[in-house]
Amino acid sequence: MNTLTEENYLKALFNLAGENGETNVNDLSRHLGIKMPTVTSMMKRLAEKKLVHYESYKPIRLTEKGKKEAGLIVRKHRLTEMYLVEKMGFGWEEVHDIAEQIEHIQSPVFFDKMDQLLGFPKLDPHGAVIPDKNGKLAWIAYLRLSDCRPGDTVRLCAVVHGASDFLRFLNNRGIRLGLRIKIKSVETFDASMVLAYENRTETLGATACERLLVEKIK
Amino acid sequence: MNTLTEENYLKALFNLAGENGETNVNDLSRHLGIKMPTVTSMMKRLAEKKLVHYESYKPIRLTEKGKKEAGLIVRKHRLTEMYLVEKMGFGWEEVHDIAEQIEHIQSPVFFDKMDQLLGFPKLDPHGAVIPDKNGKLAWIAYLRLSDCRPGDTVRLCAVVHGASDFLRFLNNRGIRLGLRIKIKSVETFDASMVLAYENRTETLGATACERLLVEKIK
DNA sequence: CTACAAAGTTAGATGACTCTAACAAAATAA
DNA sequence: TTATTTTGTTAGAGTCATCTAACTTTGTAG
Repeated sequence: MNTLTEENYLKALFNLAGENGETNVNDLSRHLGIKMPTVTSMMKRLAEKKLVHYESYKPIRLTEKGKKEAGLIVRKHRLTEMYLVEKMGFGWEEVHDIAEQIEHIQSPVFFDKMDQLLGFPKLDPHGAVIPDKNGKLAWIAYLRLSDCRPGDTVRLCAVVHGASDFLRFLNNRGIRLGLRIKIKSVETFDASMVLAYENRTETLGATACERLLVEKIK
Repeated sequence: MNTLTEENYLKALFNLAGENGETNVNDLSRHLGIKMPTVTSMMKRLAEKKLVHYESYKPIRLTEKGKKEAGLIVRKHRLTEMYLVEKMGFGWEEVHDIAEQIEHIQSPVFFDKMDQLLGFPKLDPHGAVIPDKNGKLAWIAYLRLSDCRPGDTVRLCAVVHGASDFLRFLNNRGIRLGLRIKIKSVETFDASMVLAYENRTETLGATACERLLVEKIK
């Protein structure tokens, strides 16, 4: 079994891995708020345990084993977020920090029960895919709202980096998953977008638009 | 804030404290499965933090501060057990180990929500009192079944040391909280009791009878 | 009252996880 | 291609939580 700390490194590796599945010490260090030398030594430990491929000065990749274990932690995290929202009445902006702790609970029956009570959900409250019981993550290729054009009509499917301040920002503007949004215009100088939805019009900055994942409605 | 380990020591001190509120290094050591020297050094740490009264070779007592913090952990444990049984459908024999982990979650809103969804319960699924939001535990003076006599009729109110094997033993005999039990007879040689309840008759050994807390029905 | 047993403490070591300071390699810019 | 910046590693130290071995204090049984 892995320590709580090792689990956090695994999850970070899982979340930071881009398309090529690679990360580096520096990103890991900043993402975890842990100094680089500490990360280096942990990478050696995880390599010993066959959880990562690691060679000095090279990019880091999870092994299949590591990917599975990380995926299962992410599964527990997202299942928990879903449970907190659906069964306990929390808002989507409140659940991250709680799930961050509950994801480390060692009890298969506990998470199986959540899964069952939720009806085996595929997505968490932020639209992220919940890995399956083997830790496998099904990828869905959404568009970023910032990549759409004036005139497009889209449906909001997910938010990336669901930090609570961003989610409260969305709450304040009545923006939630499933919302149908029409792009009225895009400012050329700062890429902010004027959006129409539910009889209202709002302007969103580029940063916000990059974090909203959508699909086009024909 | 206290570490996870410190929390476990506090809880052990809380649970082991008898009427006089005292414990000793040896009991703590055995209860936690940790060697005595380790316990001694932790007592020094907790004393530094004003959580226990500790002097070499003397019995150990929680301070008021320690008692409060310990009570709040026990509160989280028992609320969780209640939630797992009432809202998630677990059996009373399944919940201890899960609650043992969830009790360390740092999130007041999470436990407040449980409390509210449960309707502010006073007792956990094993009949133990849930400490209030100040960590204060209301004592209820039950009788042990083993202290009753043939002819007495009692109601089962709580079980002590609710280990899962004991609880499964009770499940197998249809024994649960609230059950009305009549004592038919007591064997003199081993103190086992013949009990009648719900149209059945069962013989329970002395160990089991000591762990069943009851109140007399006139 | 002595001797033995039980309980408790001290000393010293280990592993996990973290840090800072100093050095080395790789990437980038001039 | 050399100099500079960024990234990464080594070395050494500290804290937390644990252990074993050796010693001390307290309690108890003859």
